[in-house]
Amino acid sequence: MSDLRETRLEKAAALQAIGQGPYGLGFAPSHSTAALQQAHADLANGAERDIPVAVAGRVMTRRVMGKLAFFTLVDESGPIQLYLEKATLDGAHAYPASPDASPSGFAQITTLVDAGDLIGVAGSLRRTDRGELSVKVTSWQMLCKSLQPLPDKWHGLADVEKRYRQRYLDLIVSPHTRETFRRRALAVSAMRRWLDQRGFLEIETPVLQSVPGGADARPFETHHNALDLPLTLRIATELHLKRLVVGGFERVYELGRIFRNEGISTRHNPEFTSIEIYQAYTDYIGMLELTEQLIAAVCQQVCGATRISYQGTEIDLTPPWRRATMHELVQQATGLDFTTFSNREDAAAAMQAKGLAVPDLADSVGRLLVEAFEQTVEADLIQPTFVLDYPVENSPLARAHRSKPGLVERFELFIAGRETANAFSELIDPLDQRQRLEAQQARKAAGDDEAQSVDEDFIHALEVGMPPTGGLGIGIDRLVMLLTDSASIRDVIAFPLLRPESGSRPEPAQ
RNA sequence: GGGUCGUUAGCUCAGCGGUAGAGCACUCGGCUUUUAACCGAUUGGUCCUGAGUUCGAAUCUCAGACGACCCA
Repeated sequence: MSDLRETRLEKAAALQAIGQGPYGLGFAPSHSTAALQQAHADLANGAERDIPVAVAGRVMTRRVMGKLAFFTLVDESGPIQLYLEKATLDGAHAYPASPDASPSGFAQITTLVDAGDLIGVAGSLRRTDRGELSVKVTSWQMLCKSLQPLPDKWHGLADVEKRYRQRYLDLIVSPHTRETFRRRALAVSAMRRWLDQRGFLEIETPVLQSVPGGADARPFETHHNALDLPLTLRIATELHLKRLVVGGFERVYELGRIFRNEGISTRHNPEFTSIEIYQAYTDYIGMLELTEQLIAAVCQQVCGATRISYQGTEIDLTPPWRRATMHELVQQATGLDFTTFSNREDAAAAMQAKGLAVPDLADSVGRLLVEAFEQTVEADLIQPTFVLDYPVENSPLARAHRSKPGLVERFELFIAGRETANAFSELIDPLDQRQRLEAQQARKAAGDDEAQSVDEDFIHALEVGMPPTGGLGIGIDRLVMLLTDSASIRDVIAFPLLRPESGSRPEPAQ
Protein backbone atom coordinates (compact mmCIF):
# COMPACT_ATOMS: atom_id res chain seq x y z
CA MET A 1 0.00 0.00 0.00
CA SER A 2 1.62 3.24 -1.07
CA ASP A 3 -0.60 5.30 1.28
CA LEU A 4 1.32 3.95 4.20
CA ARG A 5 4.63 4.84 2.60
CA GLU A 6 3.30 8.34 1.82
CA THR A 7 2.25 8.78 5.43
CA ARG A 8 5.67 7.81 6.64
CA LEU A 9 7.39 10.15 4.18
CA GLU A 10 5.21 12.93 5.60
CA LYS A 11 6.34 11.99 9.08
CA ALA A 12 9.95 12.08 7.88
CA ALA A 13 9.34 15.62 6.64
CA ALA A 14 7.72 16.51 9.96
CA LEU A 15 10.82 15.27 11.76
CA GLN A 16 12.91 17.55 9.58
CA ALA A 17 10.63 20.44 10.46
CA ILE A 18 11.10 20.02 14.20
CA GLY A 19 14.85 20.07 13.98
CA GLN A 20 16.01 16.54 13.36
CA GLY A 21 16.09 14.51 10.21
CA PRO A 22 14.70 11.03 9.68
CA TYR A 23 18.19 9.50 9.52
CA GLY A 24 20.41 9.91 12.58
CA LEU A 25 24.18 10.01 12.37
CA GLY A 26 24.81 7.70 15.27
CA PHE A 27 23.97 6.94 18.85
CA ALA A 28 25.93 5.70 21.82
CA PRO A 29 23.89 3.18 23.83
CA SER A 30 25.01 2.75 27.42
CA HIS A 31 23.80 -0.84 27.52
CA SER A 32 22.34 -3.59 25.42
CA THR A 33 18.77 -4.39 26.36
CA ALA A 34 19.82 -7.82 27.58
CA ALA A 35 22.49 -6.28 29.82
CA LEU A 36 19.85 -4.03 31.38
CA GLN A 37 17.43 -6.90 31.87
CA GLN A 38 20.16 -8.88 33.58
CA ALA A 39 21.63 -6.11 35.71
CA HIS A 40 18.26 -4.96 37.04
CA ALA A 41 16.49 -8.24 37.48
CA ASP A 42 16.15 -7.38 41.17
CA LEU A 43 14.15 -4.17 40.62
CA ALA A 44 10.73 -4.57 42.25
CA ASN A 45 7.43 -4.03 40.49
CA GLY A 46 6.45 -0.38 40.54
CA ALA A 47 9.95 0.71 41.62
CA GLU A 48 12.24 3.12 39.84
CA ARG A 49 16.01 3.28 39.67
CA ASP A 50 17.29 6.73 38.83
CA ILE A 51 20.39 5.90 36.85
CA PRO A 52 21.03 7.22 33.35
CA VAL A 53 20.65 4.67 30.55
CA ALA A 54 20.58 4.93 26.78
CA VAL A 55 19.45 2.19 24.40
CA ALA A 56 18.93 1.99 20.66
CA GLY A 57 16.95 -0.39 18.49
CA ARG A 58 13.88 -1.02 16.40
CA VAL A 59 10.39 -0.20 17.64
CA MET A 60 8.40 -3.42 17.28
CA THR A 61 5.07 -2.60 18.95
CA ARG A 62 3.34 0.56 20.17
CA ARG A 63 0.62 0.85 22.78
CA VAL A 64 -0.57 4.40 23.27
CA MET A 65 -3.21 5.25 25.88
CA GLY A 66 -3.94 8.91 26.38
CA LYS A 67 -1.07 10.42 28.33
CA LEU A 68 0.93 7.21 28.70
CA ALA A 69 2.45 4.93 26.10
CA PHE A 70 4.48 1.74 25.96
CA PHE A 71 6.74 0.81 23.07
CA THR A 72 8.71 -2.39 22.70
CA LEU A 73 12.26 -1.68 21.55
CA VAL A 74 14.42 -4.51 20.25
CA ASP A 75 18.17 -4.50 19.76
CA GLU A 76 20.32 -7.45 18.75
CA SER A 77 20.31 -8.79 22.30
CA GLY A 78 16.53 -8.73 22.71
CA PRO A 79 13.60 -6.55 23.77
CA ILE A 80 13.00 -3.93 26.43
CA GLN A 81 9.92 -1.85 27.05
CA LEU A 82 9.92 1.93 26.77
CA TYR A 83 7.78 3.77 29.32
CA LEU A 84 6.61 7.04 27.78
CA GLU A 85 4.86 9.47 30.09
CA LYS A 86 3.44 12.76 28.85
CA ALA A 87 4.38 14.58 32.05
CA THR A 88 8.00 13.42 31.83
CA LEU A 89 8.54 13.94 28.12
CA ASP A 90 6.88 17.32 27.88
CA GLY A 91 9.10 18.61 30.67
CA ALA A 92 12.29 17.29 29.15
CA HIS A 93 12.63 19.11 25.81
CA ALA A 94 13.37 16.21 23.54
CA TYR A 95 14.18 18.56 20.67
CA PRO A 96 16.13 21.74 20.12
CA ALA A 97 13.74 24.55 20.94
CA SER A 98 11.75 25.46 17.88
CA PRO A 99 9.67 28.64 17.79
CA ASP A 100 6.68 26.98 16.18
CA ALA A 101 7.01 23.56 17.81
CA SER A 102 3.39 23.12 18.72
CA PRO A 103 3.32 19.36 19.40
CA SER A 104 4.72 18.31 22.72
CA GLY A 105 7.56 15.82 23.13
CA PHE A 106 5.05 13.16 24.05
CA ALA A 107 2.86 13.94 21.06
CA GLN A 108 5.91 13.86 18.79
CA ILE A 109 7.15 10.45 19.85
CA THR A 110 3.70 8.91 19.76
CA THR A 111 2.78 10.33 16.35
CA LEU A 112 6.09 10.44 14.48
CA VAL A 113 7.50 7.07 15.58
CA ASP A 114 6.01 4.00 13.92
CA ALA A 115 6.57 0.32 14.41
CA GLY A 116 9.68 -0.52 12.40
CA ASP A 117 11.52 2.74 13.10
CA LEU A 118 14.99 2.70 14.63
CA ILE A 119 15.29 5.08 17.54
CA GLY A 120 17.64 5.87 20.40
CA VAL A 121 16.27 6.82 23.80
CA ALA A 122 17.73 8.06 27.06
CA GLY A 123 16.16 8.00 30.51
CA SER A 124 16.09 6.02 33.71
CA LEU A 125 14.75 2.65 34.73
CA ARG A 126 11.36 1.65 36.03
CA ARG A 127 9.74 -1.71 36.46
CA THR A 128 6.04 -1.35 35.76
CA ASP A 129 3.31 -2.55 38.09
CA ARG A 130 2.90 -5.53 35.79
CA GLY A 131 6.55 -6.45 36.16
CA GLU A 132 8.05 -5.27 32.85
CA LEU A 133 11.47 -3.64 33.13
CA SER A 134 11.23 -0.39 31.17
CA VAL A 135 13.29 2.59 30.18
CA LYS A 136 11.42 5.66 31.42
CA VAL A 137 12.24 7.89 28.51
CA THR A 138 13.23 11.51 28.97
CA SER A 139 14.62 12.14 25.48
CA TRP A 140 14.64 10.33 22.19
CA GLN A 141 16.11 10.58 18.74
CA MET A 142 15.03 9.19 15.39
CA LEU A 143 17.86 7.06 13.97
CA CYS A 144 16.10 5.72 10.89
CA LYS A 145 12.54 6.29 9.75
CA SER A 146 11.21 3.08 8.19
CA LEU A 147 9.09 3.59 5.08
CA GLN A 148 7.77 0.03 4.95
CA PRO A 149 5.36 -1.75 7.28
CA LEU A 150 6.47 -4.63 9.44
CA PRO A 151 4.85 -8.02 8.92
CA ASP A 152 1.95 -9.01 11.13
CA LYS A 153 3.10 -8.61 14.73
CA TRP A 154 1.40 -11.79 15.85
CA HIS A 155 1.71 -14.18 12.92
CA GLY A 156 5.05 -12.90 11.69
CA LEU A 157 6.20 -13.79 8.19
CA ALA A 158 4.57 -17.12 7.32
CA ASP A 159 5.15 -16.98 3.56
CA VAL A 160 8.29 -19.08 3.13
CA GLU A 161 9.06 -17.53 -0.22
CA LYS A 162 9.01 -14.04 1.26
CA ARG A 163 11.13 -15.26 4.16
CA TYR A 164 13.85 -16.28 1.71
CA ARG A 165 13.49 -13.37 -0.68
CA GLN A 166 13.32 -10.72 2.03
CA ARG A 167 15.47 -12.35 4.66
CA TYR A 168 15.94 -9.00 6.42
CA LEU A 169 12.23 -8.99 7.28
CA ASP A 170 12.41 -12.59 8.41
CA LEU A 171 15.33 -11.73 10.68
CA ILE A 172 13.50 -8.74 12.16
CA VAL A 173 10.38 -10.67 13.08
CA SER A 174 11.63 -14.25 13.61
CA PRO A 175 13.85 -14.78 16.67
CA HIS A 176 14.25 -18.39 15.57
CA THR A 177 15.81 -17.32 12.28
CA ARG A 178 18.21 -15.00 14.09
CA GLU A 179 19.18 -17.87 16.39
CA THR A 180 19.83 -20.17 13.42
CA PHE A 181 22.32 -17.80 11.84
CA ARG A 182 23.89 -17.00 15.21
CA ARG A 183 24.48 -20.73 15.67
CA ARG A 184 25.84 -21.06 12.17
CA ALA A 185 28.43 -18.36 12.87
CA LEU A 186 29.25 -20.03 16.18
CA ALA A 187 29.71 -23.42 14.50
CA VAL A 188 32.02 -22.05 11.83
CA SER A 189 34.18 -20.13 14.28
CA ALA A 190 34.29 -23.09 16.70
CA MET A 191 35.45 -25.29 13.87
CA ARG A 192 38.19 -22.88 12.81
CA ARG A 193 39.31 -22.44 16.41
CA TRP A 194 39.49 -26.20 16.98
CA LEU A 195 41.65 -26.66 13.89
CA ASP A 196 43.81 -23.60 14.51
CA GLN A 197 44.58 -24.86 18.03
CA ARG A 198 45.86 -28.10 16.50
CA GLY A 199 48.26 -26.47 14.10
CA PHE A 200 46.10 -26.46 10.97
CA LEU A 201 46.54 -23.52 8.61
CA GLU A 202 43.67 -22.12 6.60
CA ILE A 203 44.90 -21.31 3.12
CA GLU A 204 42.62 -19.96 0.42
CA THR A 205 42.66 -21.65 -2.97
CA PRO A 206 41.24 -20.44 -6.31
CA VAL A 207 37.53 -20.27 -6.98
CA LEU A 208 38.16 -19.68 -10.68
CA GLN A 209 39.72 -22.72 -12.29
CA SER A 210 40.44 -23.85 -15.82
CA VAL A 211 40.21 -27.56 -14.93
CA PRO A 212 37.43 -28.32 -12.46
CA GLY A 213 38.34 -31.23 -10.23
CA GLY A 214 38.09 -32.94 -6.87
CA ALA A 215 34.49 -34.10 -7.12
CA ASP A 216 31.88 -35.68 -9.39
CA ALA A 217 29.81 -32.65 -10.31
CA ARG A 218 28.92 -30.29 -13.11
CA PRO A 219 30.58 -26.88 -12.77
CA PHE A 220 29.32 -23.36 -13.45
CA GLU A 221 31.06 -21.93 -16.47
CA THR A 222 32.34 -18.40 -16.77
CA HIS A 223 34.86 -16.45 -18.79
CA HIS A 224 37.85 -14.19 -18.15
CA ASN A 225 37.80 -11.33 -20.65
CA ALA A 226 41.40 -10.09 -20.57
CA LEU A 227 42.83 -13.58 -21.01
CA ASP A 228 39.91 -14.64 -23.22
CA LEU A 229 39.86 -17.75 -21.08
CA PRO A 230 36.97 -20.07 -20.28
CA LEU A 231 36.89 -20.76 -16.54
CA THR A 232 34.75 -22.72 -14.14
CA LEU A 233 33.83 -22.08 -10.52
CA ARG A 234 35.34 -24.66 -8.21
CA ILE A 235 33.36 -27.79 -7.37
CA ALA A 236 35.81 -28.73 -4.57
CA THR A 237 38.97 -27.43 -2.93
CA GLU A 238 40.65 -30.82 -2.92
CA LEU A 239 43.27 -30.67 -5.65
CA HIS A 240 44.72 -27.31 -4.63
CA LEU A 241 44.84 -28.19 -0.93
CA LYS A 242 46.75 -31.36 -1.86
CA ARG A 243 49.23 -29.23 -3.84
CA LEU A 244 49.80 -27.33 -0.59
CA VAL A 245 50.55 -30.61 1.18
CA VAL A 246 53.06 -31.38 -1.60
CA GLY A 247 54.53 -27.96 -0.89
CA GLY A 248 55.21 -28.90 2.72
CA PHE A 249 52.18 -27.66 4.67
CA GLU A 250 51.39 -30.73 6.75
CA ARG A 251 48.05 -29.55 8.15
CA VAL A 252 45.89 -27.36 5.93
CA TYR A 253 42.24 -26.63 5.49
CA GLU A 254 39.90 -24.28 3.72
CA LEU A 255 36.38 -23.45 4.78
CA GLY A 256 34.61 -21.82 1.89
CA ARG A 257 32.06 -21.69 -0.85
CA ILE A 258 31.69 -24.46 -3.42
CA PHE A 259 29.58 -24.20 -6.58
CA ARG A 260 27.84 -27.10 -8.30
CA ASN A 261 25.56 -26.67 -11.27
CA GLU A 262 22.87 -29.02 -10.02
CA GLY A 263 19.27 -29.07 -8.95
CA ILE A 264 17.84 -27.40 -5.88
CA SER A 265 16.21 -29.33 -3.05
CA THR A 266 15.88 -29.28 0.72
CA ARG A 267 19.41 -30.72 0.80
CA HIS A 268 21.03 -28.91 -2.16
CA ASN A 269 21.81 -25.29 -2.94
CA PRO A 270 23.95 -24.54 -6.02
CA GLU A 271 26.43 -22.68 -3.84
CA PHE A 272 27.16 -24.21 -0.49
CA THR A 273 29.89 -24.23 2.11
CA SER A 274 32.34 -27.02 2.75
CA ILE A 275 35.45 -27.49 4.79
CA GLU A 276 38.23 -29.69 3.49
CA ILE A 277 40.98 -30.71 5.86
CA TYR A 278 44.28 -32.44 4.98
CA GLN A 279 46.75 -33.91 7.43
CA ALA A 280 50.07 -35.43 6.33
CA TYR A 281 51.31 -38.74 7.71
CA THR A 282 47.91 -40.08 8.66
CA ASP A 283 45.20 -42.11 6.93
CA TYR A 284 41.42 -42.33 6.75
CA ILE A 285 41.16 -43.86 10.21
CA GLY A 286 43.08 -40.89 11.55
CA MET A 287 40.62 -38.59 9.78
CA LEU A 288 37.72 -40.62 11.15
CA GLU A 289 38.87 -39.94 14.69
CA LEU A 290 39.43 -36.29 13.85
CA THR A 291 35.90 -36.08 12.41
CA GLU A 292 34.32 -37.49 15.59
CA GLN A 293 36.27 -35.19 17.85
CA LEU A 294 35.78 -32.09 15.70
CA ILE A 295 32.04 -32.45 15.17
CA ALA A 296 31.41 -33.43 18.79
CA ALA A 297 33.38 -30.37 19.96
CA VAL A 298 31.48 -28.05 17.62
CA CYS A 299 28.17 -29.54 18.70
CA GLN A 300 29.09 -29.10 22.36
CA GLN A 301 29.95 -25.44 21.77
CA VAL A 302 26.87 -24.65 19.71
CA CYS A 303 24.25 -26.75 21.48
CA GLY A 304 25.82 -27.17 24.91
CA ALA A 305 25.57 -30.97 24.66
CA THR A 306 26.41 -33.81 22.30
CA ARG A 307 22.93 -35.31 22.48
CA ILE A 308 20.59 -33.24 20.37
CA SER A 309 17.12 -33.42 18.93
CA TYR A 310 16.72 -33.25 15.16
CA GLN A 311 13.21 -33.07 13.65
CA GLY A 312 11.82 -34.96 16.62
CA THR A 313 14.53 -37.63 16.72
CA GLU A 314 17.19 -37.85 19.39
CA ILE A 315 20.68 -37.94 17.87
CA ASP A 316 23.67 -38.81 20.00
CA LEU A 317 26.93 -37.31 18.74
CA THR A 318 28.95 -38.47 21.73
CA PRO A 319 32.03 -40.32 20.38
CA PRO A 320 32.79 -42.99 19.44
CA TRP A 321 30.37 -43.42 16.55
CA ARG A 322 29.28 -46.58 14.80
CA ARG A 323 31.61 -47.90 12.11
CA ALA A 324 30.53 -50.41 9.46
CA THR A 325 31.68 -51.30 5.99
CA MET A 326 29.44 -50.64 3.03
CA HIS A 327 29.42 -54.38 2.27
CA GLU A 328 28.22 -55.21 5.79
CA LEU A 329 25.46 -52.62 5.72
CA VAL A 330 24.18 -53.69 2.31
CA GLN A 331 24.25 -57.33 3.33
CA GLN A 332 22.29 -56.54 6.51
CA ALA A 333 19.69 -54.61 4.56
CA THR A 334 19.29 -56.84 1.50
CA GLY A 335 20.85 -60.20 2.32
CA LEU A 336 23.12 -59.73 -0.70
CA ASP A 337 26.84 -60.37 -0.23
CA PHE A 338 28.47 -58.27 -2.93
CA THR A 339 31.86 -59.91 -2.32
CA THR A 340 30.45 -63.03 -4.02
CA PHE A 341 29.62 -61.31 -7.34
CA SER A 342 32.33 -61.72 -9.97
CA ASN A 343 30.57 -59.74 -12.71
CA ARG A 344 27.97 -57.01 -13.15
CA GLU A 345 25.33 -59.34 -14.58
CA ASP A 346 25.20 -61.51 -11.45
CA ALA A 347 25.00 -58.47 -9.17
CA ALA A 348 22.33 -56.84 -11.35
CA ALA A 349 20.21 -60.00 -11.42
CA ALA A 350 20.46 -60.37 -7.65
CA MET A 351 19.46 -56.75 -7.11
CA GLN A 352 16.49 -57.05 -9.46
CA ALA A 353 15.39 -60.18 -7.64
CA LYS A 354 15.23 -58.02 -4.48
CA GLY A 355 13.22 -55.37 -6.31
CA LEU A 356 16.05 -52.84 -6.54
CA ALA A 357 16.55 -50.54 -9.52
CA VAL A 358 19.58 -51.18 -11.74
CA PRO A 359 20.55 -48.00 -13.62
CA ASP A 360 22.60 -48.30 -16.81
CA LEU A 361 25.26 -45.85 -15.58
CA ALA A 362 26.09 -48.31 -12.79
CA ASP A 363 28.31 -50.40 -15.06
CA SER A 364 30.24 -52.47 -12.52
CA VAL A 365 29.75 -54.54 -9.37
CA GLY A 366 31.19 -51.71 -7.31
CA ARG A 367 28.84 -49.09 -8.72
CA LEU A 368 25.91 -51.44 -8.16
CA LEU A 369 27.01 -51.90 -4.56
CA VAL A 370 26.81 -48.13 -4.11
CA GLU A 371 23.38 -48.15 -5.79
CA ALA A 372 22.15 -50.86 -3.44
CA PHE A 373 23.54 -48.87 -0.50
CA GLU A 374 21.80 -45.68 -1.57
CA GLN A 375 18.50 -47.45 -2.16
CA THR A 376 18.34 -49.56 0.99
CA VAL A 377 20.67 -48.26 3.69
CA GLU A 378 21.41 -44.56 3.44
CA ALA A 379 18.10 -43.10 4.61
CA ASP A 380 18.06 -45.31 7.71
CA LEU A 381 21.45 -44.17 9.03
CA ILE A 382 20.01 -41.79 11.61
CA GLN A 383 22.60 -42.03 14.37
CA PRO A 384 26.10 -40.98 13.24
CA THR A 385 27.59 -43.83 11.24
CA PHE A 386 30.89 -44.10 9.41
CA VAL A 387 30.44 -46.15 6.26
CA LEU A 388 33.83 -47.60 5.36
CA ASP A 389 35.58 -49.01 2.29
CA TYR A 390 34.05 -47.86 -0.97
CA PRO A 391 34.54 -49.44 -4.40
CA VAL A 392 37.42 -47.98 -6.35
CA GLU A 393 35.23 -47.05 -9.34
CA ASN A 394 33.46 -44.28 -7.44
CA SER A 395 36.52 -42.90 -5.70
CA PRO A 396 39.16 -41.80 -8.21
CA LEU A 397 41.12 -39.73 -5.68
CA ALA A 398 41.26 -42.28 -2.84
CA ARG A 399 44.05 -44.68 -2.13
CA ALA A 400 43.59 -48.41 -2.85
CA HIS A 401 42.67 -50.34 0.29
CA ARG A 402 45.71 -51.87 1.96
CA SER A 403 44.08 -55.32 2.27
CA LYS A 404 40.80 -55.40 0.30
CA PRO A 405 41.23 -55.60 -3.49
CA GLY A 406 38.84 -53.47 -5.51
CA LEU A 407 38.13 -51.13 -2.59
CA VAL A 408 39.60 -47.84 -1.44
CA GLU A 409 40.36 -46.47 2.00
CA ARG A 410 37.41 -44.13 2.24
CA PHE A 411 34.56 -43.39 4.59
CA GLU A 412 31.45 -41.30 4.43
CA LEU A 413 29.71 -40.10 7.57
CA PHE A 414 25.93 -40.31 7.64
CA ILE A 415 23.79 -38.49 10.19
CA ALA A 416 20.00 -38.23 10.00
CA GLY A 417 20.07 -40.17 6.73
CA ARG A 418 22.27 -37.59 5.04
CA GLU A 419 25.86 -37.68 3.86
CA THR A 420 27.63 -35.21 6.12
CA ALA A 421 31.34 -35.93 5.60
CA ASN A 422 33.61 -37.80 3.20
CA ALA A 423 37.24 -38.79 3.74
CA PHE A 424 40.05 -40.84 2.20
CA SER A 425 43.51 -42.02 2.66
CA GLU A 426 44.62 -39.85 -0.22
CA LEU A 427 45.92 -41.43 -3.39
CA ILE A 428 49.55 -40.30 -3.69
CA ASP A 429 50.76 -42.65 -6.44
CA PRO A 430 50.94 -40.44 -9.55
CA LEU A 431 50.76 -43.32 -12.03
CA ASP A 432 47.71 -44.85 -10.38
CA GLN A 433 46.17 -41.37 -10.18
CA ARG A 434 46.70 -40.81 -13.90
CA GLN A 435 45.01 -44.12 -14.74
CA ARG A 436 42.06 -43.37 -12.49
CA LEU A 437 41.50 -39.90 -13.93
CA GLU A 438 41.86 -41.20 -17.49
CA ALA A 439 39.17 -43.76 -16.71
CA GLN A 440 37.01 -40.88 -15.50
CA GLN A 441 37.73 -38.94 -18.66
CA ALA A 442 36.59 -41.94 -20.69
CA ARG A 443 33.31 -42.01 -18.78
CA LYS A 444 32.90 -38.32 -19.42
CA ALA A 445 33.43 -38.91 -23.14
CA ALA A 446 30.80 -41.65 -22.93
CA GLY A 447 28.24 -39.22 -21.60
CA ASP A 448 28.65 -39.06 -17.81
CA ASP A 449 28.86 -35.29 -17.44
CA GLU A 450 29.70 -35.55 -13.75
CA ALA A 451 32.85 -37.59 -14.37
CA GLN A 452 36.17 -35.96 -13.55
CA SER A 453 38.89 -34.60 -15.83
CA VAL A 454 42.63 -35.13 -15.92
CA ASP A 455 44.43 -32.25 -14.18
CA GLU A 456 47.97 -32.55 -15.54
CA ASP A 457 49.49 -30.08 -13.11
CA PHE A 458 47.96 -31.97 -10.19
CA ILE A 459 49.53 -35.20 -11.43
CA HIS A 460 52.81 -33.38 -11.85
CA ALA A 461 52.58 -32.27 -8.22
CA LEU A 462 52.08 -35.90 -7.18
CA GLU A 463 55.18 -36.84 -9.18
CA VAL A 464 57.11 -34.27 -7.17
CA GLY A 465 55.90 -36.25 -4.18
CA MET A 466 53.12 -35.98 -1.61
CA PRO A 467 53.43 -37.52 1.84
CA PRO A 468 50.90 -40.16 2.90
CA THR A 469 47.93 -37.99 3.81
CA GLY A 470 44.44 -38.21 5.22
CA GLY A 471 41.84 -35.89 3.70
CA LEU A 472 38.36 -34.97 4.91
CA GLY A 473 35.46 -32.89 3.63
CA ILE A 474 32.47 -31.82 5.72
CA GLY A 475 29.30 -30.21 4.39
CA ILE A 476 28.91 -27.18 6.62
CA ASP A 477 25.31 -26.46 5.61
CA ARG A 478 24.14 -29.96 6.42
CA LEU A 479 26.01 -29.93 9.71
CA VAL A 480 24.42 -26.60 10.60
CA MET A 481 20.99 -28.01 9.67
CA LEU A 482 21.61 -30.70 12.25
CA LEU A 483 22.81 -28.27 14.93
CA THR A 484 19.88 -25.89 14.37
CA ASP A 485 17.15 -28.51 13.85
CA SER A 486 16.48 -27.11 10.36
CA ALA A 487 14.56 -29.23 7.84
CA SER A 488 15.77 -27.42 4.72
CA ILE A 489 19.20 -26.21 3.62
CA ARG A 490 17.50 -22.92 2.77
CA ASP A 491 16.87 -22.34 6.44
CA VAL A 492 20.61 -22.25 7.13
CA ILE A 493 21.67 -20.20 4.08
CA ALA A 494 20.92 -16.53 4.62
CA PHE A 495 20.17 -15.84 0.97
CA PRO A 496 19.40 -19.11 -0.86
CA LEU A 497 19.21 -19.16 -4.64
CA LEU A 498 15.68 -18.54 -5.92
CA ARG A 499 14.35 -17.90 -9.36
CA PRO A 500 13.97 -14.15 -9.92
CA GLU A 501 10.41 -13.00 -9.43
CA SER A 502 8.52 -12.66 -12.70
CA GLY A 503 8.61 -9.13 -13.98
CA SER A 504 12.16 -8.55 -12.80
CA ARG A 505 13.53 -11.39 -14.89
CA PRO A 506 15.87 -10.45 -17.74
CA GLU A 507 15.01 -11.56 -21.26
CA PRO A 508 16.72 -14.86 -22.10
CA ALA A 509 19.87 -14.34 -24.16
CA GLN A 510 19.83 -15.42 -27.76
C1' G B 1 12.12 -34.51 -14.99
C1' G B 2 7.17 -36.46 -12.53
C1' G B 3 3.30 -35.81 -8.79
C1' U B 4 0.54 -33.10 -4.91
C1' C B 5 -0.61 -28.51 -2.76
C1' G B 6 -0.50 -23.20 -2.74
C1' U B 7 -0.76 -17.80 -4.80
C1' U B 8 -7.25 -13.02 -2.50
C1' A B 9 -5.79 -5.83 1.28
C1' G B 10 0.93 -4.00 3.81
C1' C B 11 0.76 -8.94 7.08
C1' U B 12 -2.16 -13.51 8.60
C1' C B 13 -6.20 -15.73 6.35
C1' A B 14 -11.72 -16.85 5.06
C1' G B 15 -14.76 -16.88 0.73
C1' C B 16 -15.22 -21.86 -3.95
C1' G B 17 -20.69 -19.62 -9.86
C1' G B 18 -24.59 -14.16 -8.21
C1' U B 19 -22.21 -6.45 -5.46
C1' A B 20 -14.70 -8.38 -2.62
C1' G B 21 -14.61 -10.22 3.33
C1' A B 22 -12.38 -10.66 8.65
C1' G B 23 -8.38 -9.83 12.26
C1' C B 24 -3.95 -7.11 12.68
C1' A B 25 -1.37 -2.81 10.53
C1' C B 26 -2.38 2.27 8.60
C1' U B 27 -5.47 7.14 9.33
C1' C B 28 -8.87 9.87 12.79
C1' G B 29 -11.26 10.23 17.84
C1' G B 30 -11.10 8.45 23.19
C1' C B 31 -8.07 6.50 27.17
C1' U B 32 -1.87 7.27 32.81
C1' U B 33 0.08 0.47 33.89
C1' U B 34 -0.09 -1.74 28.71
C1' U B 35 2.56 -6.01 26.77
C1' A B 36 -1.64 -9.75 20.39
C1' A B 37 -3.70 -3.26 25.03
C1' C B 38 -8.78 -1.72 24.68
C1' C B 39 -13.34 1.14 22.63
C1' G B 40 -15.39 3.76 18.25
C1' A B 41 -14.99 5.35 13.07
C1' U B 42 -12.63 5.50 8.36
C1' U B 43 -9.34 3.86 4.60
C1' G B 44 -7.25 0.14 1.75
C1' G B 45 -7.96 -4.93 -3.95
C1' U B 46 -4.43 -6.39 -11.38
C1' C B 47 -8.56 -12.03 -6.17
C1' C B 48 -0.53 -14.42 -9.71
C1' U B 49 -0.91 -13.91 -15.52
C1' G B 50 -3.40 -15.22 -20.09
C1' A B 51 -7.15 -17.79 -22.77
C1' G B 52 -11.78 -20.43 -22.49
C1' U B 53 -16.87 -22.08 -20.52
C1' U B 54 -21.13 -19.14 -18.68
C1' C B 55 -26.36 -14.32 -18.72
C1' G B 56 -22.57 -13.83 -14.90
C1' A B 57 -15.85 -16.33 -12.87
C1' A B 58 -11.81 -14.88 -7.06
C1' U B 59 -14.73 -19.49 -7.57
C1' C B 60 -15.19 -24.10 -13.19
C1' U B 61 -11.59 -25.68 -17.54
C1' C B 62 -6.85 -25.18 -20.12
C1' A B 63 -2.02 -23.04 -20.53
C1' G B 64 1.84 -20.32 -18.19
C1' A B 65 4.71 -17.85 -13.89
C1' C B 66 6.48 -18.33 -8.96
C1' G B 67 6.83 -21.16 -4.44
C1' A B 68 6.41 -25.42 -0.91
C1' C B 69 6.53 -30.62 -0.17
C1' C B 70 7.20 -35.68 -2.02
C1' C B 71 9.42 -38.86 -5.72
C1' A B 72 13.50 -39.65 -9.56
